[in-house]
Amino acid sequence: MQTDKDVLDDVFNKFLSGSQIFKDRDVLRPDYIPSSLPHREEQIQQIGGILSPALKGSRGSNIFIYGQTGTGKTAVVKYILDRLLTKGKKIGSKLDVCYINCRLAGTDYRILANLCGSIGLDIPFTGLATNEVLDRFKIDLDLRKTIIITVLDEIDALVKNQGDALLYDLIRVNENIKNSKISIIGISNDLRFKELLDPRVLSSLSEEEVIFKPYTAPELTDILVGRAKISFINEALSEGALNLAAALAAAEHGDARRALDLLRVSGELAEREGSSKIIEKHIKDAQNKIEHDRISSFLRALPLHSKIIICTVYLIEKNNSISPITGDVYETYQDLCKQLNIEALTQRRVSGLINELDINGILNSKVVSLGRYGRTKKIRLGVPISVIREIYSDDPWAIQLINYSIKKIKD
DNA sequence: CGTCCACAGGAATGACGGGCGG
DNA sequence: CCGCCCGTCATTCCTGTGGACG
Repeated sequence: MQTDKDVLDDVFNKFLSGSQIFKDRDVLRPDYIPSSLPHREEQIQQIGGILSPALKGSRGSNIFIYGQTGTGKTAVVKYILDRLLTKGKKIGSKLDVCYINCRLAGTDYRILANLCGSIGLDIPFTGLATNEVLDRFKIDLDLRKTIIITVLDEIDALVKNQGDALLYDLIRVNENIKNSKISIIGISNDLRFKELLDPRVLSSLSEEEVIFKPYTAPELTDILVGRAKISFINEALSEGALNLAAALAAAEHGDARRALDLLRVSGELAEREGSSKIIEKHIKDAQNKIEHDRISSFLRALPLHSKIIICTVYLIEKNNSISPITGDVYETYQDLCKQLNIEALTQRRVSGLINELDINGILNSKVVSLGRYGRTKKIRLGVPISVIREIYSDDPWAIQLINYSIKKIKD
């Protein structure tokens, strides 16, 4: 419904921003929660139904939600919690919600601290025993006489790093307190993670399961059309560009977040060019830019020794055009550390760092057996050499390393 | 067909910066 | 202020192992 006010608003905004592309670019940001979520009606109904007992003061079942990245899990859950809170406030039922991203929180302790925060209990960011935090949480929760719905997003990251002890504790909170209840929603994009769970935790956590299937290309198109309408000035997005964005994201396991990112970034690119229309080329450029930015910020944020290891692999590949094995890398790494006057880490630690970089796709490492010549890892750069060079070209120590010529490694 | 290389990667332990309650 | 416990990063010590060589 386009009222006079909206039209006028558009005019103002266009004037203020001077943009020929955007009306409201925030609509395309990943944390934006739209007022409607197309093609997810089924899941919304299902989850809403499971949670609604909270409105009447009884606990809904725990839910396990599974789906790949960008299938709308987080958006749907946040949307429902939002509505639930509003409704709860309206009819005066006591209820709290708490959303935690386990990967960002990182440890049992920080997740608990977050939980405490959501019921207004301040916890220092370090210093207490984890069990102490849990106890305080239970006591305060009980006093509060409420239903707390806790969302543990990326719960697989928690279990992989910390094990399922915390989940076990949380599930059992209900047994220890009288006046409040907790219900847990676990969100994962890795289905295999269920194998890592204690059977008791698993059965309790997945009292209900909801699956989010990847969006198909037409569904993505639909979503993009809806968002583009709010976000872009009329006609700013060409149909070809829209279809391309949907197609690229569909190829990437139906990732809606990726699709929206493509639109936002391509819009910014078009704007920067002074163009008033987003065409296919902008989408393609956006695709490259997103990938490049991801790698770039990751590489810059790395701890020093990881950076040195990357430079090591870079230098070996560049000078000898071979894939080094752990021994080669470690030898050269020590050499570079000496250059920088830095104490080298042990081989064990370097091996661990290489594995971390492998997981993040910066390096590719593969365990191979060279028979008589041992069992080791072949290591390659996972990103183009030029990217490494470019990204580290404003890091003084890296320049020193990159210009330092290492001694040849025998083939 | 057994040996033995060159590591992989698990487990235990330590150093460190930090906050707690008393 | 002390003694304690935390998470994080690193070291030390260790056992395990695929397959070419002899």
